[in-house]
Amino acid sequence: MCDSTLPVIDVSSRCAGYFPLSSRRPAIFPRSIPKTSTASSQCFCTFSSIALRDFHSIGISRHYDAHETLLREGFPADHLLIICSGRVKLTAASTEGRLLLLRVAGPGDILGLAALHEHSLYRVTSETLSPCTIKSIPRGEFVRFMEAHPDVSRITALALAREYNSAVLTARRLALNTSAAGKLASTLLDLARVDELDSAPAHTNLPISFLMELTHEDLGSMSGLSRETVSRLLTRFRHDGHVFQIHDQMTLNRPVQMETRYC
Amino acid sequence: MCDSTLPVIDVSSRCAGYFPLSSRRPAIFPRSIPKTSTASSQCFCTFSSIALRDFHSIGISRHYDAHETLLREGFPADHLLIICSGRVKLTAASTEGRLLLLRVAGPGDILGLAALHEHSLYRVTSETLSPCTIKSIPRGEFVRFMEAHPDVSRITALALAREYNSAVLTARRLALNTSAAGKLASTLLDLARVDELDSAPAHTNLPISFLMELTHEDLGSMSGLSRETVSRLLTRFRHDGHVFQIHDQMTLNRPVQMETRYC
DNA sequence: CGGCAGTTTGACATTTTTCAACTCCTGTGG
DNA sequence: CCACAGGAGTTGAAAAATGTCAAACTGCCG
Repeated sequence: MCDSTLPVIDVSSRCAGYFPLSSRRPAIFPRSIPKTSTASSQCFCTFSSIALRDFHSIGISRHYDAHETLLREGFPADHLLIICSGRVKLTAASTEGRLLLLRVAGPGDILGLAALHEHSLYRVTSETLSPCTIKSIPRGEFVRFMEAHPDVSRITALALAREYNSAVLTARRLALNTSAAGKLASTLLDLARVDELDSAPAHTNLPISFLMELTHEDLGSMSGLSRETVSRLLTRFRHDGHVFQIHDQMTLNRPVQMETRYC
Repeated sequence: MCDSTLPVIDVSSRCAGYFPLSSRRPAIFPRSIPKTSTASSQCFCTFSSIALRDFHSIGISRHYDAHETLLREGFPADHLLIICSGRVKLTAASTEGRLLLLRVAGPGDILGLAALHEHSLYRVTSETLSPCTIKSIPRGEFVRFMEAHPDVSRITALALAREYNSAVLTARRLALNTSAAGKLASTLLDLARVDELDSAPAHTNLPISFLMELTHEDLGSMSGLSRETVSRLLTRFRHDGHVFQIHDQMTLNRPVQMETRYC
């Protein structure tokens, strides 16, 4: 499915894909556009055709199994990674071994942008959650690519803006929710809504269903809670009818109530 | 000191200034460079001379008193603000009125970049801490400016990368420190080191002195703690000899010990 | 079948928040 | 010049919540 030099990004569940040989197509997948309005300029798919051809010629694509480490926090940022398919979790660690899960990245997301721009060290560790196909571009090649095509730095600025927003959301989750229930609830809602970007009309009260690929431990480090607290809260949410779960499939039955009640 | 069309950024304590009529000067203020290495490409001062002339012709500069509101969270992002002098605090609020102080911005910092790029709403509220001079650029003008000069989007990408890093640091502070002491200590260290960017050789154990412009309440919403806890902890830090304070001037006597002991 | 990772549940200890009272300082208006 | 209001900081005591420790359970995979 994914050729090693011309990887195809799986956009079945996410936007931000790029499309081979398509020049400046404004909104190929109207359904798969995030809430912000300037959708047409958000993806690599809006590169000019020349830029797109160049883009295909740089970097290499590779397959990874689940639970492999892609980047390590503290190492020099020498590569840019673009997720073609699969999910990746981004974490930051404290010296005592405590973890913070910043976000779960999916197809179309770019890893290492900020560190690459600053020519500094990776700020986060990234690890595959499921089998992934990922395109890797060495720093030098990407810098040259960016200098050759003015479009590119605009696109990367946008990608950075989105990463920034997600980091702010994480900080908000951790600071603005006083209760543990609030922190977990907003974490679940975030996860669900990221998954549903393509189909859901923003904030309805319809049940949201999504694939939960995180352990309680992961959810804990995403919400700033202990594993046990997550477990207790999930049983409570289930009891209250807010959450329904069967294996990895999690459903939030009443997202809006959940938000108003706990957050 | 600050003409209304050609504002001069006060770089006495910060980098990221731009310098009138200087074309591509690599490192005018070698002392005032942040830790990352590609200093020469980090400031507006590296614009080509043409870009710089254009930059002077757009937007207007204005003076603000302390405690004025510049941007409001949730409003459409129609302006970009560049701080010429003074300090500004950036906050996000929850529906219940709880506040999160994301960071304190200073001369050279740009406000509203992420929101402007995404053509969305401001994600934070910004409020002056001290009297400020601030240049304001309407969205349209800036977009045109950016399209005219390829340099600009690279510079803004860098500014965004730095903003992203600061947001990640905030999230780390909140999640990775288990104890309240750890949260407050890392907050103080961050504040001190941002202030000292120009002079300090990164992480020495020399005492760091800086102007504390935040109330205990502010510190609380920056660390995710209550006002009272901040007060109690500060007296404890003073008792332990870690902190010395006279009026607004705060000194961290042994930064490294402080970090290892509490964080 | 054993082992392991993930989950669940209980009891307990600790920490921080909350509430409340009080002080200090500053600016304002009579 | 004084009185007063209000913001900021301090301190104490009690309450609530979550983290920690411990033990048992589940399901999966070799």
